[in-house]
Amino acid sequence: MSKVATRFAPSPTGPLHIGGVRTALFNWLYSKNQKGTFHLRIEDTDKERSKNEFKVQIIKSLKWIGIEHDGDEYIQSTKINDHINVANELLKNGNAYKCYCSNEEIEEQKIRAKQKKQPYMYNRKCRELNEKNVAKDINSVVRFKSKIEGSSTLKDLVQGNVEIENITIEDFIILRNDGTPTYNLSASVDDHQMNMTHIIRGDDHKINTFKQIQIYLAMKWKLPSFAHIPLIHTIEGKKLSKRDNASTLDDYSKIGIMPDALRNYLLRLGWSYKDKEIFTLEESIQYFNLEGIGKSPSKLDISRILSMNEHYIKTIDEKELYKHLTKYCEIYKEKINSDKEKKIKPSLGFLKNKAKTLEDIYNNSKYIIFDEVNFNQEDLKLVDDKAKKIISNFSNKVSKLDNLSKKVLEPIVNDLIKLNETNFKGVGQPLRIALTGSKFGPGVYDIIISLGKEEVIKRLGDKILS
RNA sequence: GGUCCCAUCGUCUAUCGGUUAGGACAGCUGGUUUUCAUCCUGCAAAGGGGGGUUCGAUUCCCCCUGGGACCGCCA
Repeated sequence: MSKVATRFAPSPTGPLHIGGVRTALFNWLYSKNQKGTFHLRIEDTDKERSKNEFKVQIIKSLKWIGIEHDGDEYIQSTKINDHINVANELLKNGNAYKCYCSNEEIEEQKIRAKQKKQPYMYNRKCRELNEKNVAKDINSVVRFKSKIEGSSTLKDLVQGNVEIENITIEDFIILRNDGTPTYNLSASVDDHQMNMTHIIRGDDHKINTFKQIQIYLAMKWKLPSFAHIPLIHTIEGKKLSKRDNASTLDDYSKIGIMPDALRNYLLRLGWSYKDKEIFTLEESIQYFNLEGIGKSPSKLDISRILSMNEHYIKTIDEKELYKHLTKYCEIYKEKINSDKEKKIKPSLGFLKNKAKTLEDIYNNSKYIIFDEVNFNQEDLKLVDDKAKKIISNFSNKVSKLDNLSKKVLEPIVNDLIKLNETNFKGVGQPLRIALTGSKFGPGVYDIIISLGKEEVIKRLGDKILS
């Protein structure tokens, strides 16, 4: 048995979307589980739409989520001559033929088929054409001589045996009239040359697989195994496309989803291992298999992504979390000054409590990050004269303290509660508003300690009291 | 329209002929809590319909229904 080799073959015509990421993930996971290799092939033969920036973006996205390919990326456009050679060979051994039907002719047939509500399929007119009767100056395309009789069975590793009548597959074009190869030719030649053992791709490629298998067979190449995974649907139940919002990786990273969380979510979308929900990277490699892939399409559910992210925020090492946070803020918000690091880092323990995303942590830390308190005007109205008195009183007492801790702060607060004949809220709320600008937020003791004495006194000073 | 695929709580799924159909997310209760949360209790929630096969079907087979994918000189 040869060593397992898989590939992910995106075309760089747009940003990588989440369905593609999952396909890449499954390929990568399977190869790593089998101690094989995973390759990246850039299918950039559509010169009009392929952009280098998308190629860069795709590689970056994969890396972000933890997928790295073995070896150099395989650039399809550099292999076009190989594809053309195979087409010529196919022509020579009678498995392909030149088709001289004009574009207009084909278009007309398509329209007629539509009118009759019949499926269009090329009528194989040129299949048995005598070359000598054709004028030399007419452009031709090359079509593959697809099987007409019998049926073919695809032994799909996910879907089981899929059988179709050969007649339903048309004589597809392998070389355009400008001499360039089309997808099905290029893909099969490349997969063969790259020695791929397992082709794992979306369900939408199933018909292509039947075509590509015929090319393999005609060239007497060793057939790889195929696995077609169900597509990811939108919440409306339609195929996910690049046009859907929240479909690219960037859409998730910009709201503060961490790569491990998304990886874990994607892994469990359409795949399962018993009742296990949380998989470390190592575990996902260890447990991944093709048998665990479900047969039905699954819908993307943002609340699960969020809760998975929340789980990772709560469980990963705080140093790691801080790294993620600073990187996130640097890219999507503003850079956190290093002097703020001293205050945020030790506060992560309570900041992360109320966060589902890195963005939430950022928002929760705003009172530390910004020197100016941004007051919520509604909340500010809650600070009445009595509250101001409490604030100033509290400030005085804090100024006499050497160090801040819950132990020393608690008696002060309790005294104020008694003195003003109020409850904890009566003291805690004005303080929180004065310090953070909002009545919502972390516990007052946490806020006070995280800010430090100097900053607390500054914020409880004239500005709030006037 | 043709070809193919799919079908368990709202969502992701477990079950590989015998279960009170399990878990997770979301939802809703209650408790802890100075707010918002966290955390902990609990509740509700499912095998599309009809035929078979079988002592027994969510599970196997057929039909219907519903959903989806593909049908480019794009990849």
